[in-house]
Amino acid sequence: MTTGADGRGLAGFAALLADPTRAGFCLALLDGRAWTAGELARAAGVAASTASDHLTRLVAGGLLAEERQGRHRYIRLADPGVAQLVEELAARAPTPATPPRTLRAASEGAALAYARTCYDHLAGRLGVLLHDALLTRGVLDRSGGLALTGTGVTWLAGLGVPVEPLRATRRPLVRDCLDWTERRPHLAGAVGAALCGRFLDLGWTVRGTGRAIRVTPAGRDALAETLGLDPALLAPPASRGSGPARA
DNA sequence: GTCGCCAGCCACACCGCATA
DNA sequence: TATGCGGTGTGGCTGGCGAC
Repeated sequence: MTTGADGRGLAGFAALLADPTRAGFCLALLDGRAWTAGELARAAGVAASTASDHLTRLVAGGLLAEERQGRHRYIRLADPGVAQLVEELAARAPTPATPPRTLRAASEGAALAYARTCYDHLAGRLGVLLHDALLTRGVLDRSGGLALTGTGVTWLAGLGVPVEPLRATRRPLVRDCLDWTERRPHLAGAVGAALCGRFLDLGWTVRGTGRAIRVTPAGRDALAETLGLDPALLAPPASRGSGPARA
Protein backbone atom coordinates (compact mmCIF):
# COMPACT_ATOMS: atom_id res chain seq x y z
CA MET A 1 0.00 0.00 0.00
CA THR A 2 1.17 3.49 -0.84
CA THR A 3 0.85 6.27 1.69
CA GLY A 4 1.58 9.93 1.44
CA ALA A 5 1.07 9.94 -2.31
CA ASP A 6 0.79 13.26 -4.15
CA GLY A 7 -1.94 13.86 -6.72
CA ARG A 8 -0.05 12.14 -9.49
CA GLY A 9 0.73 9.16 -7.30
CA LEU A 10 -2.87 8.87 -6.17
CA ALA A 11 -4.12 9.09 -9.76
CA GLY A 12 -1.67 6.40 -10.81
CA PHE A 13 -2.74 4.18 -7.95
CA ALA A 14 -6.43 4.71 -8.73
CA ALA A 15 -5.77 4.00 -12.41
CA LEU A 16 -4.67 0.50 -11.45
CA LEU A 17 -8.26 -0.23 -10.44
CA ALA A 18 -9.84 1.88 -13.18
CA ASP A 19 -9.83 -0.98 -15.65
CA PRO A 20 -12.53 -3.68 -15.75
CA THR A 21 -10.03 -6.51 -16.19
CA ARG A 22 -7.79 -5.44 -13.31
CA ALA A 23 -10.79 -4.67 -11.10
CA GLY A 24 -12.13 -8.14 -11.93
CA PHE A 25 -8.86 -9.70 -10.83
CA CYS A 26 -9.06 -7.90 -7.48
CA LEU A 27 -12.70 -8.91 -6.94
CA ALA A 28 -11.86 -12.54 -7.70
CA LEU A 29 -8.96 -12.42 -5.27
CA LEU A 30 -11.27 -11.23 -2.48
CA ASP A 31 -11.87 -14.90 -1.72
CA GLY A 32 -8.51 -14.80 0.07
CA ARG A 33 -7.01 -17.61 -1.97
CA ALA A 34 -3.93 -17.43 -4.19
CA TRP A 35 -4.81 -17.80 -7.89
CA THR A 36 -2.49 -18.63 -10.75
CA ALA A 37 -2.16 -16.15 -13.60
CA GLY A 38 -3.90 -18.59 -15.90
CA GLU A 39 -6.88 -19.01 -13.59
CA LEU A 40 -7.31 -15.25 -13.33
CA ALA A 41 -7.03 -14.90 -17.11
CA ARG A 42 -9.79 -17.47 -17.65
CA ALA A 43 -11.95 -15.89 -14.92
CA ALA A 44 -11.62 -12.46 -16.54
CA GLY A 45 -12.03 -13.80 -20.07
CA VAL A 46 -8.78 -12.35 -21.40
CA ALA A 47 -5.72 -13.91 -23.00
CA ALA A 48 -2.94 -15.14 -20.75
CA SER A 49 -0.55 -12.54 -22.11
CA THR A 50 -3.04 -9.78 -21.31
CA ALA A 51 -3.53 -11.11 -17.80
CA SER A 52 0.20 -11.39 -17.26
CA ASP A 53 0.67 -7.76 -18.22
CA HIS A 54 -2.11 -6.54 -15.91
CA LEU A 55 -0.85 -8.67 -13.03
CA THR A 56 2.66 -7.31 -13.38
CA ARG A 57 1.27 -3.79 -13.06
CA LEU A 58 -0.88 -4.64 -10.05
CA VAL A 59 2.04 -6.32 -8.29
CA ALA A 60 4.32 -3.36 -9.06
CA GLY A 61 1.64 -1.02 -7.73
CA GLY A 62 1.47 -2.87 -4.44
CA LEU A 63 -2.12 -4.06 -4.79
CA LEU A 64 -1.20 -7.69 -5.33
CA ALA A 65 1.58 -9.96 -4.16
CA GLU A 66 3.01 -12.89 -6.05
CA GLU A 67 4.76 -16.08 -5.11
CA ARG A 68 6.46 -18.19 -7.74
CA GLN A 69 6.47 -21.93 -7.32
CA GLY A 70 7.99 -23.78 -10.21
CA ARG A 71 6.27 -22.80 -13.40
CA HIS A 72 3.30 -21.35 -11.52
CA ARG A 73 2.89 -17.76 -10.45
CA TYR A 74 0.53 -17.54 -7.50
CA ILE A 75 -1.21 -14.19 -7.07
CA ARG A 76 -3.04 -12.91 -4.00
CA LEU A 77 -4.09 -9.55 -2.54
CA ALA A 78 -1.11 -7.81 -0.97
CA ASP A 79 -2.72 -7.48 2.46
CA PRO A 80 -6.11 -7.21 4.23
CA GLY A 81 -6.02 -3.46 3.72
CA VAL A 82 -6.23 -3.95 -0.03
CA ALA A 83 -9.17 -6.29 0.46
CA GLN A 84 -10.94 -3.65 2.54
CA LEU A 85 -10.20 -1.01 -0.08
CA VAL A 86 -11.60 -3.13 -2.91
CA GLU A 87 -14.68 -4.16 -0.93
CA GLU A 88 -15.48 -0.57 0.05
CA LEU A 89 -14.95 0.71 -3.49
CA ALA A 90 -17.29 -2.01 -4.72
CA ALA A 91 -19.84 -0.97 -2.10
CA ARG A 92 -19.77 2.61 -3.38
CA ALA A 93 -19.92 1.64 -7.04
CA PRO A 94 -23.29 2.25 -8.72
CA THR A 95 -25.53 -0.77 -9.20
CA PRO A 96 -25.15 -2.19 -12.72
CA ALA A 97 -28.04 -1.16 -14.95
CA THR A 98 -28.25 -4.58 -16.58
CA PRO A 99 -29.57 -7.49 -14.49
CA PRO A 100 -27.93 -10.91 -14.76
CA ARG A 101 -28.84 -12.51 -18.10
CA THR A 102 -28.74 -16.16 -17.12
CA LEU A 103 -30.20 -18.23 -14.33
CA ARG A 104 -26.71 -19.34 -13.39
CA ALA A 105 -25.46 -15.75 -13.12
CA ALA A 106 -28.48 -14.83 -11.01
CA SER A 107 -27.90 -17.84 -8.73
CA GLU A 108 -24.23 -16.99 -8.27
CA GLY A 109 -25.15 -13.40 -7.47
CA ALA A 110 -27.71 -14.53 -4.94
CA ALA A 111 -25.20 -16.91 -3.34
CA LEU A 112 -22.63 -14.13 -2.98
CA ALA A 113 -25.19 -11.74 -1.52
CA TYR A 114 -26.24 -14.42 0.96
CA ALA A 115 -22.79 -15.23 2.32
CA ARG A 116 -19.24 -14.97 1.02
CA THR A 117 -15.73 -14.35 2.17
CA CYS A 118 -14.30 -10.85 2.01
CA TYR A 119 -10.60 -11.80 1.86
CA ASP A 120 -10.54 -13.80 5.13
CA HIS A 121 -13.71 -12.82 6.98
CA LEU A 122 -17.44 -13.30 6.45
CA ALA A 123 -19.46 -10.89 4.34
CA GLY A 124 -22.85 -10.66 2.74
CA ARG A 125 -26.14 -11.06 4.60
CA LEU A 126 -24.54 -13.59 6.96
CA GLY A 127 -21.66 -11.26 7.76
CA VAL A 128 -23.96 -8.33 8.51
CA LEU A 129 -26.31 -10.47 10.65
CA LEU A 130 -23.31 -11.80 12.57
CA HIS A 131 -21.99 -8.27 13.09
CA ASP A 132 -25.35 -7.07 14.42
CA ALA A 133 -25.80 -10.13 16.65
CA LEU A 134 -22.36 -9.66 18.20
CA LEU A 135 -23.29 -6.07 19.07
CA THR A 136 -26.66 -7.12 20.49
CA ARG A 137 -25.08 -9.85 22.61
CA GLY A 138 -22.44 -7.50 24.00
CA VAL A 139 -19.56 -9.31 22.31
CA LEU A 140 -18.79 -6.05 20.54
CA ASP A 141 -19.29 -2.49 21.71
CA ARG A 142 -19.14 0.65 19.64
CA SER A 143 -19.67 3.31 22.31
CA GLY A 144 -16.08 4.44 21.82
CA GLY A 145 -15.41 2.98 18.42
CA LEU A 146 -15.82 -0.69 17.62
CA ALA A 147 -14.15 -2.83 20.31
CA LEU A 148 -14.19 -6.34 21.72
CA THR A 149 -15.69 -6.50 25.22
CA GLY A 150 -14.74 -8.70 28.15
CA THR A 151 -17.92 -10.63 27.48
CA GLY A 152 -16.67 -11.03 23.93
CA VAL A 153 -13.34 -12.46 25.07
CA THR A 154 -15.18 -15.05 27.16
CA TRP A 155 -17.63 -15.85 24.36
CA LEU A 156 -14.83 -16.34 21.86
CA ALA A 157 -12.92 -18.61 24.25
CA GLY A 158 -16.04 -20.71 24.65
CA LEU A 159 -16.18 -21.02 20.90
CA GLY A 160 -12.55 -22.18 20.78
CA VAL A 161 -11.09 -18.86 19.63
CA PRO A 162 -8.51 -17.62 22.18
CA VAL A 163 -8.03 -13.87 21.86
CA GLU A 164 -4.46 -13.53 23.16
CA PRO A 165 -2.81 -14.90 19.97
CA LEU A 166 -4.93 -12.45 17.98
CA ARG A 167 -3.67 -9.54 20.09
CA ALA A 168 -0.13 -10.53 19.19
CA THR A 169 -0.76 -9.77 15.54
CA ARG A 170 -0.46 -6.27 14.09
CA ARG A 171 -4.03 -6.40 12.79
CA PRO A 172 -6.76 -4.58 14.67
CA LEU A 173 -8.83 -7.05 16.69
CA VAL A 174 -12.17 -5.88 15.31
CA ARG A 175 -13.00 -3.47 12.53
CA ASP A 176 -16.01 -2.48 10.44
CA CYS A 177 -15.85 -3.35 6.74
CA LEU A 178 -18.56 -1.86 4.50
CA ASP A 179 -20.47 -4.65 2.77
CA TRP A 180 -21.02 -4.04 -0.95
CA THR A 181 -24.27 -5.98 -1.17
CA GLU A 182 -25.87 -5.02 2.14
CA ARG A 183 -24.37 -1.48 2.25
CA ARG A 184 -23.90 -1.96 6.00
CA PRO A 185 -20.81 -2.99 7.98
CA HIS A 186 -19.75 -6.57 8.59
CA LEU A 187 -17.02 -7.67 10.98
CA ALA A 188 -13.40 -7.62 9.79
CA GLY A 189 -10.11 -7.63 11.67
CA ALA A 190 -8.33 -10.50 13.42
CA VAL A 191 -11.50 -11.62 15.22
CA GLY A 192 -13.51 -11.53 12.00
CA ALA A 193 -10.94 -13.71 10.27
CA ALA A 194 -10.71 -16.09 13.23
CA LEU A 195 -14.49 -16.50 13.38
CA CYS A 196 -14.66 -17.22 9.66
CA GLY A 197 -12.03 -19.94 10.02
CA ARG A 198 -13.60 -21.36 13.18
CA PHE A 199 -17.05 -21.63 11.58
CA LEU A 200 -15.49 -23.59 8.71
CA ASP A 201 -13.59 -25.83 11.15
CA LEU A 202 -16.76 -26.52 13.13
CA GLY A 203 -18.68 -27.33 9.98
CA TRP A 204 -21.11 -24.48 10.59
CA THR A 205 -20.23 -23.13 7.16
CA VAL A 206 -18.75 -24.67 4.02
CA ARG A 207 -17.18 -23.08 0.98
CA GLY A 208 -19.30 -22.92 -2.15
CA THR A 209 -18.34 -21.84 -5.65
CA GLY A 210 -15.70 -19.15 -5.70
CA ARG A 211 -16.11 -16.80 -2.74
CA ALA A 212 -19.54 -18.10 -1.82
CA ILE A 213 -20.16 -19.55 1.65
CA ARG A 214 -23.05 -21.78 2.67
CA VAL A 215 -24.41 -22.20 6.19
CA THR A 216 -25.01 -25.84 7.03
CA PRO A 217 -28.13 -27.00 8.91
CA ALA A 218 -25.91 -27.61 11.94
CA GLY A 219 -24.53 -24.10 11.52
CA ARG A 220 -28.00 -22.57 11.44
CA ASP A 221 -28.88 -24.36 14.69
CA ALA A 222 -25.60 -23.39 16.33
CA LEU A 223 -25.81 -19.74 15.29
CA ALA A 224 -29.40 -19.60 16.50
CA GLU A 225 -28.38 -21.08 19.85
CA THR A 226 -25.19 -19.09 20.46
CA LEU A 227 -26.15 -15.74 18.93
CA GLY A 228 -29.92 -15.85 18.71
CA LEU A 229 -29.88 -15.53 14.94
CA ASP A 230 -33.21 -16.32 13.30
CA PRO A 231 -32.72 -19.60 11.34
CA ALA A 232 -35.22 -18.34 8.77
CA LEU A 233 -32.89 -15.44 7.95
CA LEU A 234 -30.01 -17.87 7.53
CA ALA A 235 -31.85 -20.10 5.06
CA PRO A 236 -30.14 -20.27 1.67
CA PRO A 237 -31.44 -17.80 -0.94
CA ALA A 238 -33.18 -20.45 -3.09
CA SER A 239 -35.37 -21.62 -0.22
CA ARG A 240 -36.34 -18.06 0.70
CA GLY A 241 -37.45 -17.41 -2.86
CA SER A 242 -36.21 -13.84 -2.97
CA GLY A 243 -33.49 -12.41 -5.19
CA PRO A 244 -30.38 -10.59 -4.03
CA ALA A 245 -30.48 -6.98 -2.93
CA ARG A 246 -27.94 -6.44 -5.68
CA ALA A 247 -26.66 -8.87 -8.24
C1' DG B 1 -12.17 15.64 -40.22
C1' DT B 2 -7.49 14.26 -39.49
C1' DC B 3 -3.59 13.17 -36.90
C1' DG B 4 -1.00 11.52 -33.02
C1' DC B 5 -0.88 9.43 -28.61
C1' DC B 6 -2.12 6.05 -25.38
C1' DA B 7 -4.17 1.99 -23.32
C1' DG B 8 -5.97 -2.50 -23.88
C1' DC B 9 -6.14 -6.62 -26.32
C1' DC B 10 -4.58 -10.79 -28.80
C1' DA B 11 -1.56 -14.00 -31.53
C1' DC B 12 2.64 -15.84 -31.61
C1' DA B 13 7.15 -17.37 -30.26
C1' DC B 14 9.80 -18.56 -26.61
C1' DC B 15 11.28 -20.19 -21.95
C1' DG B 16 11.09 -22.94 -17.78
C1' DC B 17 9.20 -26.59 -15.31
C1' DA B 18 6.75 -31.07 -14.47
C1' DT B 19 5.84 -35.53 -15.97
C1' DA B 20 5.90 -39.79 -18.58
C1' DT C 1 14.92 -37.12 -23.13
C1' DA C 2 10.62 -35.85 -25.24
C1' DT C 3 6.39 -33.83 -24.56
C1' DG C 4 2.90 -30.92 -22.67
C1' DC C 5 1.61 -27.05 -20.03
C1' DG C 6 1.84 -22.54 -17.67
C1' DG C 7 3.70 -18.16 -17.95
C1' DT C 8 6.22 -14.23 -20.27
C1' DG C 9 7.67 -10.89 -23.79
C1' DT C 10 6.98 -8.73 -28.20
C1' DG C 11 4.73 -6.83 -32.10
C1' DG C 12 0.68 -5.37 -34.27
C1' DC C 13 -4.23 -4.09 -34.28
C1' DT C 14 -8.08 -1.39 -32.49
C1' DG C 15 -10.66 2.11 -30.20
C1' DG C 16 -10.93 6.27 -27.38
C1' DC C 17 -9.54 10.85 -26.76
C1' DG C 18 -7.47 15.35 -27.25
C1' DA C 19 -5.21 18.79 -30.23
C1' DC C 20 -5.23 21.14 -34.43
